[in-house]
Amino acid sequence: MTQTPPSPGKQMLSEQVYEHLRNAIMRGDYAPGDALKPQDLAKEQGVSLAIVREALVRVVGEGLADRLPNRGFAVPAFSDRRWQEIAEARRSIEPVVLRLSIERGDVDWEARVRAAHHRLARTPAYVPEEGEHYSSAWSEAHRLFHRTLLEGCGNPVLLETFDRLWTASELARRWSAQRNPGRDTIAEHRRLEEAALARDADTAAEVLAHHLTLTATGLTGRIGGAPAGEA
Amino acid sequence: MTQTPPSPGKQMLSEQVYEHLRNAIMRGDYAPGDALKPQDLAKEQGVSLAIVREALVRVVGEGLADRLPNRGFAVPAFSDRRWQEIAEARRSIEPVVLRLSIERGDVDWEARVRAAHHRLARTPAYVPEEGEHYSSAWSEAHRLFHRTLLEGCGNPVLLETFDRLWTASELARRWSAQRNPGRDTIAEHRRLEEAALARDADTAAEVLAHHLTLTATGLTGRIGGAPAGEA
DNA sequence: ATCGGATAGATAATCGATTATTAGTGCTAT
DNA sequence: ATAGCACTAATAATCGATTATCTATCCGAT
Repeated sequence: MTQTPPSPGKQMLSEQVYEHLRNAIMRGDYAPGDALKPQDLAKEQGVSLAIVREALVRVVGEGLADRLPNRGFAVPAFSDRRWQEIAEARRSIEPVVLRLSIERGDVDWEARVRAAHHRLARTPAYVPEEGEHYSSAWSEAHRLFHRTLLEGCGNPVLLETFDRLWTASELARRWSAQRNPGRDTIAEHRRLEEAALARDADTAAEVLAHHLTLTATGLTGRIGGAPAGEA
Repeated sequence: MTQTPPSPGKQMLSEQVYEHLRNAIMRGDYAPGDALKPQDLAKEQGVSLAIVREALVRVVGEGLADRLPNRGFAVPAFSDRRWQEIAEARRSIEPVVLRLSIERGDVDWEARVRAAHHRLARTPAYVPEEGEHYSSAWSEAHRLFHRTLLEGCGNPVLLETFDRLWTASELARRWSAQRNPGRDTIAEHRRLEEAALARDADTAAEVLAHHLTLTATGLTGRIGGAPAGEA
């Protein structure tokens, strides 16, 4: 019985192109404000316009690109204001979900949290090859740790909300990326894990809110091309 | 000097088709599970497949349709469980946003809340023409009231989150909603308005949470009563 | 009679080409 | 010189047709 071989080679084209585009934007291959020209992309990927267009529309739906009617698609230029808004949204929402998660998570969830934290702690945040940005392995481990923490809530709608915010957050960070030198991210994550597994919802929610506040305030200055004349 | 005539006739085709499709699904023109066949839609709308496809992809992104690879698109069949999940997500998120809104809303916001409530209170919830469903005018007024309440927060990211949840919620309700006869929605909305304008965040948040709980469970009274059938 | 494979029809996915808009460029008239 | 208008090159939006995949039906072997 040969079922679902993990070969990625046999998938819808539009899906592949979509994923490629998504990764490219998240990876920072295009600068904020850059035009995403369907024709160029089609040629690069060796597919037709319709496919690229479909992928672009999906990407726009995820907030990873802007659409300017009759003027094509472009990588969004996040202003500092926008970054703060995303961060505030996360600060508002994630602690609430974490409380639910702590209240409901079962033993399997506990195990997954431990595993995710272990992986995160063991993954180097920076590697020489990837310049000054977080390594992609660490980014993924980081995402999975935070997501796993929330997964105990058992509510896919809330988790999808988290996913959207995370994506927006990561893209904004990619382009602002000055590191926050004095910060001890490792300790923050450890405290988060401990509080969650101790079922101490108050502490966990507070630590998470604090964690997100640090993340937000550490990133200042303009990101994209937009005028950021904000307070 | 003819400037921006409100003629909707001069827009991108894909946008028109997208809106039409969105409205049709929300209005309940298609039953849950119904296939959304690109060819049929294209013929109906008098446009090409690419356009319909683009619109469908957007609709899928909004959660208003499912995509089954190589098997086309379909109206999602919301289970009762799914409905509960959406309701819980709203219960978790909206009160937090409401608190922010009450904390920050200015006089203009207060005025808009009053206006929205007035319009809602004066719009009949049912009209004979639209069967047993809420009238479309009331639905829109209802949405605007709830949204306006939250708009004081001034955070577009949070508001967009609300929009997504509201859309999902409305669609799910369209198909799962047993009406709730004994319920006094009007009073609930009035209490919500009053608490918000009195800047009583605790009460407002509680009333909103209760409001959403009633919507979800179909319970007709009883604030502290048993939470939904979930364990 | 039933299970399985072959076949035909329907529909999804993709492509290549056409039309419509936009952004430049240069020319002309003040 | 410069504002404004044609003209052109680039590219976005749309279309009509082609290819790939699924679904259902029919037929033959057990």
